[in-house]
Amino acid sequence: MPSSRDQSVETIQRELTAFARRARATAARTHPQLSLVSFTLLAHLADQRGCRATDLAAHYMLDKSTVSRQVAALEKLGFVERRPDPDDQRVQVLHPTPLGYETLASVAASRRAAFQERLADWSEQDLARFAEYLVRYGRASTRPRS
Amino acid sequence: MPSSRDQSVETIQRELTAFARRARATAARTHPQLSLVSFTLLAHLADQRGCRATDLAAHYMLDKSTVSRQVAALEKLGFVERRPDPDDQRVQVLHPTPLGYETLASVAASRRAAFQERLADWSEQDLARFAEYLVRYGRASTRPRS
DNA sequence: TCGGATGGTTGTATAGTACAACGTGACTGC
DNA sequence: GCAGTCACGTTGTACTATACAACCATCCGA
Repeated sequence: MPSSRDQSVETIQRELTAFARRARATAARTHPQLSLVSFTLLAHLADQRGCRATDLAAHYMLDKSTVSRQVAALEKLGFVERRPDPDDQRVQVLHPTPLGYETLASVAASRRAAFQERLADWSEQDLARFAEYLVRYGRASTRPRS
Repeated sequence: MPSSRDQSVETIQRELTAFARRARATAARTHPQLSLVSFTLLAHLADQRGCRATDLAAHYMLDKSTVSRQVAALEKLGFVERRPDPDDQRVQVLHPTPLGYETLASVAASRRAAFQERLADWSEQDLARFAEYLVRYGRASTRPRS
């Protein structure tokens, strides 16, 4: 017999996967310039004030070749630039360009607006709790398993 | 100045998109036989005790061509069968085969186990609330916008 | 009965991804 | 200081999921 705990887990699983299914499509549709992946990588660069391709790959569990191509695309669009690392000639430190920061801000704003609309009728407390649960879940699923 | 409300929305957005990024990859890795999309479609068929391709497309916001191909793949693997609709010759009602039900159950179980592991140290109440929030969010993002 | 709507398939193009092979540079033990 | 190994990144190749458009077959309402 499924416990209520099992049922909650089942629901969480179903809803999160459903979200995953939709996310890419809607992102692609609303922001043809900056796909979900590109957006995320660029946002990470902005957040970290620059980092290496390898760091991106590790953080997002992507193959380095994938990151290499995504970064190349972002560079072609003028959203990131590569700076040599003085300490290690192999390394290119990636930074958003001013245009990159601009575009990021604009996409983030409109994306935020879409979320705001969906979350418009939530109480502040519910929002805070939902956010907290998601962070907690995210930590659990990125943390290296023992 | 960002309100605490804004910050919660920001966090929810970030975490949900991060989840979306990982979901497909891990699904593909752990269950090469049944991708995230195939799994979801098959699960829907099981849930509904059969439905039409068009219904799947509408429900998951996928193009009918995408569904057509996914279903063809599932059929090739022996997981679904098509039954003619006596009332409408255009329609093929899709049903999981016994093998489909079996595979679905096994993949669902192992997927559930992975979630269980991540959610192991959550209280029952937190799980219930998290599930409720996700359902609420899901309704908001699939509901046709006014 | 004809014209539009509906269900489905197929052709074509694209994005995102992985894996493998490679080149170059850095580090380590001897 | 040199050989072997490791780390960083690129490129070749292949595959999956996806959309859009063109199409065929069927259904239905005026």
